[in-house]
Amino acid sequence: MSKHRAANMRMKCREKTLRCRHVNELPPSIRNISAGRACQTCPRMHAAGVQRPSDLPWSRRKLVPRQHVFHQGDDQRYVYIVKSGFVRLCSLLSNGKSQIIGFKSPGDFVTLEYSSKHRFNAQAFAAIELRSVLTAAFYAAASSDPQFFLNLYKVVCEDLSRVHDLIVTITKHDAEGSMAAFLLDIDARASARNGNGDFVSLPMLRGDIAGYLGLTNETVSRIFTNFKKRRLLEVRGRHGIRLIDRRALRAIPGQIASDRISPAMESPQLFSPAN
Amino acid sequence: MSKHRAANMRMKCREKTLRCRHVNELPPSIRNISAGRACQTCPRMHAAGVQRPSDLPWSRRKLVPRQHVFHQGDDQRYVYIVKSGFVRLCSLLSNGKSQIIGFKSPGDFVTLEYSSKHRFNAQAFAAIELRSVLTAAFYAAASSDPQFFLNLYKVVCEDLSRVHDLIVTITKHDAEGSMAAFLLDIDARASARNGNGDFVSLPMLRGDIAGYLGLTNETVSRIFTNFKKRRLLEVRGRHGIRLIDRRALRAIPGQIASDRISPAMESPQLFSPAN
DNA sequence: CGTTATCTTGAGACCAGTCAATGATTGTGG
DNA sequence: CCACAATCATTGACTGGTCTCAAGATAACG
Repeated sequence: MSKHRAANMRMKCREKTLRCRHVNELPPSIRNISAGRACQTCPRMHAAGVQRPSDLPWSRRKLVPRQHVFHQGDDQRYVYIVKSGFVRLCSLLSNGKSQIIGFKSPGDFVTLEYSSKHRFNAQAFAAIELRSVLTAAFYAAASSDPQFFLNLYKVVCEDLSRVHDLIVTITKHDAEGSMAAFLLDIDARASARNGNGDFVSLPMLRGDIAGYLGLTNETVSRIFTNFKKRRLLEVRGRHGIRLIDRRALRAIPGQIASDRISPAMESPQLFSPAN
Repeated sequence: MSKHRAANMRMKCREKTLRCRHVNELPPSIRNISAGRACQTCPRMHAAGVQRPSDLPWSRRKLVPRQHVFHQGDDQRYVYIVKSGFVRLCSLLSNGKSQIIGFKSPGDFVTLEYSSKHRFNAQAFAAIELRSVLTAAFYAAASSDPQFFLNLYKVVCEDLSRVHDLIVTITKHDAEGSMAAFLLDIDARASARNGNGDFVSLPMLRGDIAGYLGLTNETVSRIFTNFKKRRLLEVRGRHGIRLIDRRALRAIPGQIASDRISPAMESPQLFSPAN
């Protein structure tokens, strides 16, 4: 029990830091943090109009490192697309823990949940650029264009598949297996963009990987060290990795039945807002 | 390593049994099981026509206990709605393990994944009744009715939220906490249908609960025993439970931040095919 | 009513979490 | 530009919860 309290305190402090670096005091509860006061670094945007998807009035928005796109509990007013940089989705629990739900890379929608309020935080890893449009306008436009809406539907379905895969990764592998699967996924996605064999950017922190896979910082770190020693991968700085022996990495976890299509490989460019 | 092989064999045998009780030989690999030969107990259905959602030509279908609605790897030709009974969604891995992805109860769509092939098995717990319609017809009709399509979209988004919650349940709680959360969820869903305070049907096996929560049979069983001893719940037969002390159960896991809306409570009756 | 499958219970091993200390990197202000 | 502080990463020792293996009890089924 005491260990739990200690862990809670540590997580609270961590979340406070990650949340918004201009908020200095520790609020009374996580819930108040997440639903309550405005974040100084997060000015609101304004956009309007109902049009066909291709003509939607996308606004630009730049975020500084660690700035939030939105907070858990906020009204869901905008739909966002990542133009550059990476975003982390994170669900806060009332006991102070937090679960990383996913990472979004350029071209991805940050949120396609259909509910009145956001169910998780979205936060920039580094300086990023977004396009945004009013949710109402977005869905109105989608409704008027069945083909676009169908594509949207597909994207959500693929998100769903990916989360299913994540559950399998977490529950059916040991920590090493989860890490191997995660790194191969990251590598595959990056290779699809930049070609093969090069260093891959790992924009998130060790703790983010841990939160995503249901592990701890320490375990993630240990496994990185282990993989380095076994010459399975190379690490450059804090955010660069290069897989050396993909075959060996693939052999670590019991793989998913090969007739399952990996959703990571077929993320369709649904829609690219002007510039 | 040897323990892994042993586990694989056990799981293979189990999956074989659960899969189709008329298939007697153990096929060379899981993949061949799942994508390959036809299942004797699963005759194909036929339906056709493209119409508005309300007029879709839903076919009826009855399944015997343990019959599969479809198999992982099959072409995705039909959309199903459960009319009575319960269905279990299960993803097979090539290492012989299997992950329970979810349970579907009356009124739910069995599959709304949008891909050419099914990514998991769907299997009846007991005798069940379904309605089905050709996938192509279903989505054609949905495209012609924006409001219906939007509702469909919402349902998928809620599925997504529920899976997110499942991940949180699995990774952020210990076994006891996961079980408590699971039982409370089942109880809440059943209470919404039948009213409160009564015995709730738990149609799945212990092993299904274990597979869903990333635990083992033994752990689930131990926790049931533990909860009984602490007078938190009552068990009748194999498939009946009644929660006695919900407050105590809720206190076991660190709860999800209360500004998160529980998706289990707001499953909308999207569409009810004519009897 | 015998057979099979499922559930329960116990003992032991091991993986990953926890706590704690140090090293590396990043960021800030003088 | 450098010194300092804060954050992040790494490593080690220890603990504990969950899996594994194995055996017996109970329930389902033909």
